[in-house]
Amino acid sequence: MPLDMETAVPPRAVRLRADATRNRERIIAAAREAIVELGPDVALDEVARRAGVGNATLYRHFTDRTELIRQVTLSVMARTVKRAEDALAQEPDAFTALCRFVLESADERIGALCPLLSDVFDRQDPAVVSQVEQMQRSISAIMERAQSAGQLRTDIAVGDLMVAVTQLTRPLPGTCCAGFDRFVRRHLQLFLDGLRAPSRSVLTGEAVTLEDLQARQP
Amino acid sequence: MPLDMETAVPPRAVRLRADATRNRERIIAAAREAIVELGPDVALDEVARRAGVGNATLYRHFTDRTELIRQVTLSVMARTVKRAEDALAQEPDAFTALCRFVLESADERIGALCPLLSDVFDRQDPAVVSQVEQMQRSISAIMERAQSAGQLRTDIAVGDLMVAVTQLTRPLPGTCCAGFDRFVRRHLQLFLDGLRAPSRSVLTGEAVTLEDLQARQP
DNA sequence: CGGAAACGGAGACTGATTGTCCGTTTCGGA
DNA sequence: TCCGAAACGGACAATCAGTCTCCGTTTCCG
Repeated sequence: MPLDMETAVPPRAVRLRADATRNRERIIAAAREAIVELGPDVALDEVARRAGVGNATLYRHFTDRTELIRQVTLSVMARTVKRAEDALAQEPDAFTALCRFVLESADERIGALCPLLSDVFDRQDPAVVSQVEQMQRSISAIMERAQSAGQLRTDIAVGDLMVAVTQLTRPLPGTCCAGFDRFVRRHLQLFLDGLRAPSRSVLTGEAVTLEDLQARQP
Repeated sequence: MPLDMETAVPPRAVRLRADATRNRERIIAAAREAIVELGPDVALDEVARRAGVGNATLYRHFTDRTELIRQVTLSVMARTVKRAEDALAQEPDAFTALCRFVLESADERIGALCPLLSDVFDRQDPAVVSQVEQMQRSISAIMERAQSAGQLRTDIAVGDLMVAVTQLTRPLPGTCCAGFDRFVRRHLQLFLDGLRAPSRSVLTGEAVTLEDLQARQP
């Protein structure tokens, strides 16, 4: 009887070679940066170039652009959840935890999550759905702790935070980004100040959750 | 002696026909919307389509994309200056004037100003330079009044305000904007709350002026 | 009412992007 | 160390979107 049959490798039939997995990661990382910088319509050749691989390698790993974006988004969401959990666990002060999470998310180019809200994106995909739920949970945890502590205004929800952070950290189109990060920090800081309790104004409309964001196509 | 010589029509040799001026305005308006929505690289055919004119008409009025963008930018800046002056003159409360200016600017798609910061843009153009200066002046006036009144934090400048407003009001890529405006209002409101004095945190870096924004190409 | 000005659709041209082919290199097990 | 399979990358053909022009038709205005 041949060995290695039924050895618990459900998703992928065979193990990837070491360089293959390495390249795969590189491509995803390069794609994340490139998408944030040039938008979701980047030339795939450009992504390959940044990843330091030939374009054929990219197409070997991802059948098309949609699949690549899917993987990038999953990866970004996973990292985001990780950061949220770390911030919550490691920061004793509730509002400090929120600030840390926001600033770290900005550094890690969370703007790449934009395609998540795009119509091209498959909202049914179970992997995506579960990841979104997890993200909602972990960020809520941070916000709720800060709200309970009376440090964060209570008329906002996860969607408000994430969309604003995404928007503020998006690169301006057509500009080289030298020095731009300096400004972004300031703007995030100002926005965070606006989030503090007691609130200084009355917001219009309802608090926005991640579900709200995804559900609003006609 | 033939009439109509020396009759103070310095820029344009002959009067435009009524439908021509109308179309010209339509194109600029359509371009403003399209640039905000799709970025400064929109297909010009798309702009023509939105304006409800043939593409040939667009090319007849604007020799190339650069010229079109230039005109759009000048137009947006002029409207912005107007709004700033109105808000300052008509609103007795200093912070209310600022809020009004910000919210109105958002409605009027000030995000179209992005190309102003782009590398493609001619920074030497006298019309542009003077318009930028005027904008700087009129917005400063609003901010300084609010700062003198102790309502606005003093560690920010015009660039901070404008970039943040631009970012927060940009449409998410690839989404139909139904209901998005609702969120934008909330985010602007939160940001404005963060601008109020007394400041709730210490900002990193220096206050950003419009000049800073334009000067940062390597 | 007539001439000039302006219009718009169709289409040629161009440059960029995609996705495949195939000879070469690299991995990893024996 | 060596060999077969797996993975790689450059180059190329096909496709596509965007730009800009041509020309017959319509619209303005004196």
